[in-house]
Amino acid sequence: MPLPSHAQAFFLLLQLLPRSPVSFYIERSAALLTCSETSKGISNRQMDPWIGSQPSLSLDLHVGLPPLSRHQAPVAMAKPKVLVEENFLQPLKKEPEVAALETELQRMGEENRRLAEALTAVAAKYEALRSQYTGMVAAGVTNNPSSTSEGGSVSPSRKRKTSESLDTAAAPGAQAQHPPQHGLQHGGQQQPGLADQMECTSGEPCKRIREECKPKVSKLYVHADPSDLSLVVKDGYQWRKYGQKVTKDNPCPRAYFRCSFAPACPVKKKVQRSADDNTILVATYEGEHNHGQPPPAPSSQQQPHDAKNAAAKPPSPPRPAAPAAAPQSPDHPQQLLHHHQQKQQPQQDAVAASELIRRNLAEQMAMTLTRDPSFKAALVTALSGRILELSPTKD
DNA sequence: CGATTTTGACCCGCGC
DNA sequence: GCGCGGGTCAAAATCG
Repeated sequence: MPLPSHAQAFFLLLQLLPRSPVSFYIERSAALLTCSETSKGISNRQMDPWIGSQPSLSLDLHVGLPPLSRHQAPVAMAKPKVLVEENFLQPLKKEPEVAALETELQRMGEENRRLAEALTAVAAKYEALRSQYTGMVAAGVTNNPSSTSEGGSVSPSRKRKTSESLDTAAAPGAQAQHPPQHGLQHGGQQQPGLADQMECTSGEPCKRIREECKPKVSKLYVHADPSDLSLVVKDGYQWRKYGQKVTKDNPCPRAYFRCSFAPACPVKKKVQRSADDNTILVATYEGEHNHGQPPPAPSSQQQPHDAKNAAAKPPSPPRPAAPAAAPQSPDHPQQLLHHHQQKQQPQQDAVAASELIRRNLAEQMAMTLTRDPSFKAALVTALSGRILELSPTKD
């Protein structure tokens, strides 16, 4: 299941939030969301294997609802997540409210199940499309082995107006040094040769194809110290800055990076502070790496100029062997592992990498969720409503 | 001294 | 055709 479900995101958030009243509320509502599943005999693993596999995520209902008494509460109850729990328990003695809650739980459970089913359907379609695409790509590469490196049809659309422009035609090999402008296409699947096939001869269709074949773009939101002016987003890859620009809609400059680990790697990254909240760095990745992740460097090798900032920033765990182009995109978690890496890595490495990926994905999702005003609003609305509903002072 | 960053100039797509 | 704005280049500066 490549796409994380809502519930999954929810639990990821739970895992990352500090133990606070807010996290308790979230945890409680999360339990409410899932308890109906368990009570109906639908195991958590059936619903979402990944959730069930998270050791710190006990999905058992232990929030004081009638069917489960408190002394039956599992080990997870031992966690210091008390706070307002006592207050929550008291009103449950009232039968009508219990009934109403149960009804609502059932409704939520059904909704949850519907969403899970929809998700399954989407995933199935995705897999079908993906295999179809893979087949097309394989066929295409076979039919047209000459690729960008040939310098044939993909000419960088623009070149500096110097004598270089004359030399370019004479030195096609030099093309390989320049990441093709349109070299990564079709949903971001890294297929350098594909762009050539996509290149067309007639204007209209070509334009449309180019639009459809834009490199996969994913965004990554990273919290950054506002006093730290560097536009550095640590993602485990080596980046070389090649430009900076002040854009119209944002006073903060935008920095342009290229992957410097592999010369021909077409991945580009734009980093800019959010116009709304300058403590947030927005990193936009375009394309996918055509290589594995650089080996974790003990010092400042990954981000050479991070050394300056290293002291000011908390150490972050090394990113997994995932293409930065898509790694933190919750929409494509299944692509966290690079294709050829998946084939070449031993299974153990894959498991370890998967673990890291999940952790980082969780970080990103939590970040995204906590930064999402609509999510906050929805959460606050739902929880405050329930708190008021259950509050013993009310009546 | 090589690698990387900075920064002004240039290119190109797009809207008018 | 023109101007605007985003993206890129490449020489100079900087860093380790």
